[in-house]
Amino acid sequence: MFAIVDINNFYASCERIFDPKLRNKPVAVLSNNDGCIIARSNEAKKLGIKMGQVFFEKEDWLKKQGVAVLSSNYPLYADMSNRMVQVLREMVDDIIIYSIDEVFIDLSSYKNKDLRLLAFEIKDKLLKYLGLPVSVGIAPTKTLAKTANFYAKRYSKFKNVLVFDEEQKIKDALKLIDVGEIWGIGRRFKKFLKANGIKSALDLRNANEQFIKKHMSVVGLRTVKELKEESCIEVESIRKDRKNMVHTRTFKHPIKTKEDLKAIISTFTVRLTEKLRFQKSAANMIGVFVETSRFENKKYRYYNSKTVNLPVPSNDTFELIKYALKLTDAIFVSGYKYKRAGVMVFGLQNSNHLQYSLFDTVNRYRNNKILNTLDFLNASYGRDVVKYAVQGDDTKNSVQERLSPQYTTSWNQIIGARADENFPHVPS
DNA sequence: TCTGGGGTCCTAGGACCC
DNA sequence: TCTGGGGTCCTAGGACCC
Repeated sequence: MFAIVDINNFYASCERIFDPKLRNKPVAVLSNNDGCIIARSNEAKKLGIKMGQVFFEKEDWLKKQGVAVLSSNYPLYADMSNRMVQVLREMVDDIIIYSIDEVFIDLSSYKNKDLRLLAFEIKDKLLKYLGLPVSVGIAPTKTLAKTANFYAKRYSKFKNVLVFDEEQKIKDALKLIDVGEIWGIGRRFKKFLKANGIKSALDLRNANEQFIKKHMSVVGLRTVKELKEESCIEVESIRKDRKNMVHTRTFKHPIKTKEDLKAIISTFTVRLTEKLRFQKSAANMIGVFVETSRFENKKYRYYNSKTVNLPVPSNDTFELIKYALKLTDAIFVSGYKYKRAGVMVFGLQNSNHLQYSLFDTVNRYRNNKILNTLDFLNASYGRDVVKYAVQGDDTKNSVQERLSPQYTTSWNQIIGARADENFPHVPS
């Protein structure tokens, strides 16, 4: 059996813990630049506020309805997520961190225990220790556990806990749920399945496996098998090292000149290489993309991206900025209003075991010492206390007007903790 | 005025190897 | 006259997740 523990309305719930005024009130949390609504409390959902709703279109209405609207406070959410994992680790063994607000638990070693009781213990403890409201679904496969969770969260009679322990129970539940609600069935497949008469999750469970494999590959087939209580989907913890990384932002104000764009791309590269070094990874390949607004008239729209292989896997900010700026030169076309850009790295590998080149022209030993020192300074005294001249003044490009305080963390604490673990060789 | 950011896996086809 | 049988790697595109 597997359990999935999922925090209800995660971002909105985090905001509530530290600001009692928000309790029992509708709360909405915004995306970067205060663009869209990406999280809602139950009260906000009841008002009909939709996921992804554009904020400026509804601002006045939200005010009238008394909705508390907040910018997203990722350091707070990440910290609360860590605390949840800590509490769970003290209670159970086999956990897989699936996302910032969801954890799977492999319950194979709990064969003779009362799983319902365990689920209630988990739920009560997370509420008592952290103030986080969660729902728990338990079933023979991860897909079914997600489905149990779906019911647990929506119908108050379950008190946020549901265990699928009998076949008939599972079939009844699958019959009543739309196929598009099943984990692994997105917009496209939902449409495809419905066009082929597969409407409920039970229809999908009973579908012809050859047909599913042909049109939805082994990925779709696995979902069908999981609905039939055959566990076959493996999930990797998000704490595992990433294979690719991206840093991208939408700009509050469009960018028109190459100089401004280069300043931004430099900053993105700085952030990305910090993340690389933190993960102890080096990249094989780097890429840059630029984009005008997707809502712009077609005539004025432009997208381009370019990637380049690195001679030696690297996480060296000095080196990667040079490549990123060359790529920017290659794809920048003047006359467009750029709204979004990003830097990507691919083929990450452990930076402790790298294959260097005989013909390398970069003094990596020396650069590493500089980078360690920079990381240490920025970790100790705040982000970008020491920065690269090409970054210029890049502070005017994002907006977070409704940010809550860093209740549980400060920048120094978050990154300072990392500094101790990861950069121990910097002279004091 | 104004529209998020970060990931993964799978497949098919082409190029190449012995 | 006639033309095998196995692989790998890479890339682009499409699907999905939170």
